Amino acid sequence: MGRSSRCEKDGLRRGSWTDAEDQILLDYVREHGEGRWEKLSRETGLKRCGKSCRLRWLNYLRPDIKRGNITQEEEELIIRLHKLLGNRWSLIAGRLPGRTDNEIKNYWNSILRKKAKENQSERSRNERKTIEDLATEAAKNTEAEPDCHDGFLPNTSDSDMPRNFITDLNEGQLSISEFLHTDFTKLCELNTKIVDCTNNCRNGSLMSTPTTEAPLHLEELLNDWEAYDFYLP
DNA sequence: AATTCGATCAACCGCCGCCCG
DNA sequence: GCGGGCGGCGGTTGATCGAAT
Repeated sequence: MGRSSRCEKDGLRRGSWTDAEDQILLDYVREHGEGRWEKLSRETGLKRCGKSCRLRWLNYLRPDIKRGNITQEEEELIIRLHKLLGNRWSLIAGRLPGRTDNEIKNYWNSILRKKAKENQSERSRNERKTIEDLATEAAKNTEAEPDCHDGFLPNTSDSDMPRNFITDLNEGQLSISEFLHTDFTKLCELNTKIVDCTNNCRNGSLMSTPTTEAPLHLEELLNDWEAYDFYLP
């Protein structure tokens, strides 16, 4: 790694951690707890910058950490959460006990991104086929008017393809920040109101006047993720 | 057996926000 | 209100390892 850094300038070590360094870090955290990484670095004599200590602890030494063997269930959850949250790895990791943001980020970049791409092209093929089928159908039925309110997309019915998103603009609904901090492992305990803003949120902006409101079970939501499009600011 | 190549993952970087003096 | 220090985050790099040639 050819880049120079503040740590390097201060004469601190970089690169792989040794067993002895790990032990020093472990001992200190056991005694003093997590946090205050710069102080840890100074007091233990570890020639590592605070950030490096924090990273080593969080991604490797933490006792509750799971390493490797990401299960099918975890993988599906990562995909769904990524669809909702984007590259907010720490939030995604927060939903997967024992997994770190770094591990999930690496897993996504090396494995899931490819899968997602493949799925995307598969979906594109299917969508293209559907459009062609619809066009053929429309050509057959010259009486039928195309149902395009704004000339942008066909207006599908709510039951066919609800376009929902979560808003915190209305009292009593789950806020985005609350939702992001929800414990997804306990979904069955939660109910929230999903605001249906059919056809009004294509540009990704929040709506203050939802067209309808319907309580929706979060578990149902995540299990049937493909049915929903979420737009977050 | 030697070399190349791609996948994986630990570690680093810069940026940003928060806190405190 | 301001500035510095610190911690957290996402993006990126580079070492390593195994499979393919």
